[in-house]
Amino acid sequence: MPELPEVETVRRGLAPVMEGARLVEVVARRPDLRWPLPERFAERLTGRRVAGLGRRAKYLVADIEAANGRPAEALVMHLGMSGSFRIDMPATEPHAPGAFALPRSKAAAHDHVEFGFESGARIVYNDPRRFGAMLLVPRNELEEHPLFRDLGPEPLGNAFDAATLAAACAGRRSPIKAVLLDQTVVAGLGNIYVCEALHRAGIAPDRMAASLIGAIGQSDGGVAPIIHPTAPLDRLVAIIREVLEEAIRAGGSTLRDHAQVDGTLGYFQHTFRAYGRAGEPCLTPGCGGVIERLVQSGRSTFHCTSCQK
DNA sequence: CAAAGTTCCTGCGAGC
DNA sequence: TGCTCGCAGGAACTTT
Repeated sequence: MPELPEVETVRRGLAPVMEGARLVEVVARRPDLRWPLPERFAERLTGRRVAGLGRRAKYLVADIEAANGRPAEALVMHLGMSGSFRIDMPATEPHAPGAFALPRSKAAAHDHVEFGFESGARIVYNDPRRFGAMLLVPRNELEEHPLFRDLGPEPLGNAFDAATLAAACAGRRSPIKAVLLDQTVVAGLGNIYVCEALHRAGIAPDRMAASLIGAIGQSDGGVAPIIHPTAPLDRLVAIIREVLEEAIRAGGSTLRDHAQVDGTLGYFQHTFRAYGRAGEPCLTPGCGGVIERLVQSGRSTFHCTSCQK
């Protein structure tokens, strides 16, 4: 489930439970996900308060308040391919202060980590394939952490624009799809939304990225670039934003058995025009083509050869 | 069989 | 010609 819109949807679902809440029990049912869990993971979190829950690229970042002189830490969480969170609310009244006999939720298969809060709410991380990860990083070192250091701009932020994308495409020998999937170019896109954005933009996924730069704008004597509003990369940037915003509004995409934190389904997958639609008619008005599947760098690409050039 | 993600390794091409 | 260096593509991780 997890590209930027799904992670953002999860963040919005978890935030009301986590923000300002104190952890009273942390259960790690196995020592590792993709990587080993941090040393003394449960001990370092138990008793601490979560100040806020943010997102960077496809990472959730929970701010853990300092306690007992320990430095403030960031609990970094990644959902990998199959990770999901669910919230188990207490069936009964919140227990009295000091009474820590929390009703532990019934652990389902692949429930690997569980966070219990003072309120009685419990947040459970489930991840069959275990490509997800949890890390504890000193808050002031987060930006320099290897996982964050090289991340490109947020696609919904101001730092991502046609000029930035053009710079990334320049001198590259790879197709535009590979560039958009590169998290150091723009952080948060994945296979689904790249396919969708390129389809909407009418750009072939296997087109060389560098070939899109030409029409970006001419230099006005080398002083400042003039960006044509209709230039392909300008349009692509606008469409990427549009697709991501639509998807977030729809609660993300629910593939396979995945659901949002409250168990409801995301609806964006019903809006897919390319992803997963091989053999079905292209939905671009007046196109009449058929969506085809091709493999790029070992990953499926869905596209229409009629309207994507 | 194929799967939403990322890291690591190999192999190739460019350039010195 | 030969050897680096860096990039680009593929394998690998795992379970359903």
